[in-house]
Amino acid sequence: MPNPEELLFLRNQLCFPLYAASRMTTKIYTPHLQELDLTYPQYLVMLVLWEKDERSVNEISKELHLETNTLTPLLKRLEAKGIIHRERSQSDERSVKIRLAQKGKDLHKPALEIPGKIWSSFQGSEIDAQDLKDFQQSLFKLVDSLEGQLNSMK
Amino acid sequence: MPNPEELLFLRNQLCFPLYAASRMTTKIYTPHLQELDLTYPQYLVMLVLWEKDERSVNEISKELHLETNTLTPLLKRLEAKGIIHRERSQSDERSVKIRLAQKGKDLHKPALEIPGKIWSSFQGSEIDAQDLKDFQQSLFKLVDSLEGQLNSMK
DNA sequence: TAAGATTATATCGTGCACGATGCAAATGTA
DNA sequence: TACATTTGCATCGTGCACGATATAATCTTA
Repeated sequence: MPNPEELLFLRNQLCFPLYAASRMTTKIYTPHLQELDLTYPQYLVMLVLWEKDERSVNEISKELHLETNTLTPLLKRLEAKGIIHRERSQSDERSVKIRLAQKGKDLHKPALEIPGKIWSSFQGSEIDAQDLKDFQQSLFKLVDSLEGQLNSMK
Repeated sequence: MPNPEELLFLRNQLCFPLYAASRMTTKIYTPHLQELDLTYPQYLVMLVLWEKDERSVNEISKELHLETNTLTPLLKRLEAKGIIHRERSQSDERSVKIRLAQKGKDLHKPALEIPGKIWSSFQGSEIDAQDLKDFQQSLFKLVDSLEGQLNSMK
């Protein structure tokens, strides 16, 4: 534990490098995503749909931990680009089903190239494959823990 | 390495849990920061100023990896709340010096309580102190690596 | 089955975050 | 000293992200 007077120093925070790394990662993805005409959050939605098509807004919200008031306009922009379809469910009129349009399905193939491109940009840095794998495990554990904390807050 | 068809699955991404954890962490901080009338990015700026007062916009930008076009309106809001002062440097008229106002200095004491509050919310989760310490080290290493990649991009 | 609670989505307002651009002060160079 | 370049900050437009709130559909239950 740091000294009391160093408690609030930037280098002793966990939240700050998390925040910075997240923004910096988005920046690294951006040029690759621009070739697909996707923003980073839009890309995450596409990952969810490529994995399993035909989802409700609610399902996507739970999977990505994004509120529906964030997703609704984002999904409308994807619809405007002709990448997805949005239609009210017949069985439950409250629910809106999201479906990949052909253009959205076509984006899957070029998207498969992205992980490799990101990966290669780590070559030459001090971080190796095993580091990243362990780190990813820790991150998913952290997300689970944070989800528990957030659920117990409301 | 995952199968080619699983390459884009959410659980095989590094960027997604980073992104999710960052947003969730902000959410966990928010109620504590509301007591100080600060947003999360405003809190980061305050951390920087509490550590060392009297900084130019440029210095804060470098420290937090935030662009000046993000900081300028944020700093104006902090100024409007009477938490900081903004004034052009006499020696270099292009530079704007940021200085803590008394109200900003007064916020340091209650802010010292925040790390403990965040810490205690991790009690009961599967993550222990050493895990978090190691994880923090990895995060700072990642930030360094990402900074290198971003610098070599422009 | 009608009233009340819950659920799924949407709207609105605020605050980032960033690229593109502008501008004035400072610096470099012939 | 003239002039181009760089630097530090600011403005503008777009797209999240979220809390508060609204609305309509569905479910519960007296």
